[in-house]
Amino acid sequence: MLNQQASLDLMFQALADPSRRMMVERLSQGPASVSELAKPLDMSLPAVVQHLQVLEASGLIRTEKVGRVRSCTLDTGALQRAEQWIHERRALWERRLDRLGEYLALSEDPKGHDPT
Amino acid sequence: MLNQQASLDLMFQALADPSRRMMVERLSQGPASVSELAKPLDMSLPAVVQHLQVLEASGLIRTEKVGRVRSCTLDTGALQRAEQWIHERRALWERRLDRLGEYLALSEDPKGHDPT
DNA sequence: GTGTTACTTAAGCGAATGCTTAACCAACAA
DNA sequence: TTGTTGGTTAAGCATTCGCTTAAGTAACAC
Repeated sequence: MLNQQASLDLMFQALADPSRRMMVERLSQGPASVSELAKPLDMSLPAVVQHLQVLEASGLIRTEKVGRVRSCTLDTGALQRAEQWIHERRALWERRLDRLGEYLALSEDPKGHDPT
Repeated sequence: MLNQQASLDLMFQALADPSRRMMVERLSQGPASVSELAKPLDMSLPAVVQHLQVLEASGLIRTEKVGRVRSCTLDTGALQRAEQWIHERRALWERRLDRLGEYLALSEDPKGHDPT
């Protein structure tokens, strides 16, 4: 298993490309085949497959081949980990701003010392 | 102003590097100077500055130079937009799974037709 | 069988990334 | 004024990325 850091690397990297995000958007509405995913994109099929490999390596999607079509589905567990990472940093920062606001509100010194 | 797509590109791209995420983690606890951010990282100062440029271009941080030190702070608005994008896709997918579950539960045919 | 469809594999190429070192500059300190 | 600190700029370089075309292969349709 990959460590947490490397796994976030792959996920954010995967989400950094607009074509790949478009695939994720499509997959958020339900499973799709490779050529369905390729249809709205202006690039060759091998290029699409390469994007899919990036998404799969990142854990954001899973794929399964049935007959000659490969079916792709979103893995929301991975999405959730990425969302969680961002959320935690944001929460930390906002809690800090809250503390700062409280301090300033309670402070008797109108000029305020920076409590950081 | 950048369009939504390009802006997400830059944000996710910025978050895809572990050194940059480390800087964001540090900044989530309060503002810091360039050399404070550089201290835990095993690379030259110019390299750190280049990472900061990526973060600033993505909108994730803002910086201001006072005297000879540059102070960096997190911009949670940008973080929130990235979090929101992920959250929406995930929510869509999970709502779909719920509908599917309901359908299967209500179905009179024990084998179930796939309603997708 | 003979197609046609749905990918897959391989090789190559230009551009972008993540670093480096060397040299520079501007603020403050003695 | 002479250093030292905190960054900045510029150039170069190896690697990775996003694409291409060309040539497979394996499943299904007739």
